Amino acid sequence: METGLPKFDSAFSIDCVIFGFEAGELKILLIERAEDPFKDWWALPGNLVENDEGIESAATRILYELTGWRELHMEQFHTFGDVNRHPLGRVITVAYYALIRINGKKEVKPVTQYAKKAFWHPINDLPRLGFDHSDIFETSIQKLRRRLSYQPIAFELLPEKFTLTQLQLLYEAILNKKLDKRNFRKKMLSYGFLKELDEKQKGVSYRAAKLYKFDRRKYNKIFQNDMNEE
Amino acid sequence: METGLPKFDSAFSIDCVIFGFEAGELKILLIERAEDPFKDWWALPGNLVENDEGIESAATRILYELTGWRELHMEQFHTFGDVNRHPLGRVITVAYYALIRINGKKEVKPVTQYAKKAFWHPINDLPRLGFDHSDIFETSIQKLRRRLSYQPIAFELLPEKFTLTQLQLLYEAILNKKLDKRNFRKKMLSYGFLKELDEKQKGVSYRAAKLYKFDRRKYNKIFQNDMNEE
DNA sequence: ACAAAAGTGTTGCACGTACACCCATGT
DNA sequence: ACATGGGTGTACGTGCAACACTTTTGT
Repeated sequence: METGLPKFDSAFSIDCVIFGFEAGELKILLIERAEDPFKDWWALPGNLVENDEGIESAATRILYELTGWRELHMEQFHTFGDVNRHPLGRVITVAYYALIRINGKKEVKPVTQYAKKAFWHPINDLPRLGFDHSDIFETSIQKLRRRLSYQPIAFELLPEKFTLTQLQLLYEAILNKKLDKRNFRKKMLSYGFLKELDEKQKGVSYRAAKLYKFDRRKYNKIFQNDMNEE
Repeated sequence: METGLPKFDSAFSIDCVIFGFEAGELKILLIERAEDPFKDWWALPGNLVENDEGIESAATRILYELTGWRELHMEQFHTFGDVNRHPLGRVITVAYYALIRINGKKEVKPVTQYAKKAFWHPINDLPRLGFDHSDIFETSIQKLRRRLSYQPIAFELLPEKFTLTQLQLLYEAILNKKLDKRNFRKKMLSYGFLKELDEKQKGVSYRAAKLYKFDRRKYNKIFQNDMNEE
């Protein structure tokens, strides 16, 4: 593609804040960098965008390369373009957050050359991050909180079948505050998009809780008149 | 600045959706393009970002070049990066919306080379736009609506002194629906950040309405515990 | 006096919030 | 039997929605 445009002597990247929920804690996936700059530092997974690649597909690709999963819930939330945010040159980055079900797949084996390893870190106990990635994370959690209030994103983080207590713990982790059990259940059930299963929790040494699943079809019916994105 | 990074053979731009409110209508500022591509088409004002320029400052500069005003309320809302969104080559664009008080300054004289002229267009009667600018506009109005529900952005669009009816008309224009007069006034006044002035509308041929102004200091006091951005 | 918009209250309903005890299960 | 979390209802206050008439002012 020959362009009549001035060349832009800069690079362009995607960074991803990948959220997961495990053991009652909200976590994000960080990589330990194998390359300079910020070698041996923890950082958000990210990579450069190719010239012939849309930014959505770049984000999908980067997530796939790191985790081996596709079809994750992803959302672009902000673009960071300070001149000096990258020590080696001008790099503008578009930030996405992704939500994944950690479930059993705790081990993440990055196949990329720039990451030594990847680990889940509880968001309340993050290491220092390279670049401006701490700012990016802060922005992501704020957007996530706001989004939680009008979109059913919590279910992207839970296993398909979950208990109401798990759901509540997740809300508490995202919003960073305690919620009232009775009120929470009443409200969630009143929406009408939770399907109660004929099945209970297993392997707990106390009264087993009922399992529920999110019924996306019902959700769409109920909220079809809403602004349907953003 | 010598980089160790691969060169990115693409360009990088800012596009602005500039909202104004006039004669009871919400409008945006469009330019008629003087250059290809989309010569003679209407489009959102925008321009390339310089290499040594942060994206916030680029957005500020572009607005200043077009309108001659600074210190506008601006907000980044989305980045558009499809490979083929620009016919001449890869151009990724970060979109901002800006809010301005049209007041008297109806005439906008663009000093840029790429725009023949600039006009305000009511958002309910927009011409066809070049590039993917119609999509960008659609996204902007959705973000604006949502933002209106939790931030006092309406006052950026009104003159310093305004009547409650003007305020209501603006809300109706942004939300695209009628509101109840009594409920609207009650709610607005209950917030406590509107200051009633000892002054009335002038030059109308009916009962003159009281003027109010937005008291940002009070607003900040009242909402200091809120999430304070995004 | 008339036209035009300003200004003003009440009621019912839906929703959020506060709050404490018994139940079922596994060990 | 005990420990652990599961599961449940009520009462109150707040905020939103529906609704129509009188007042002021300029012409």
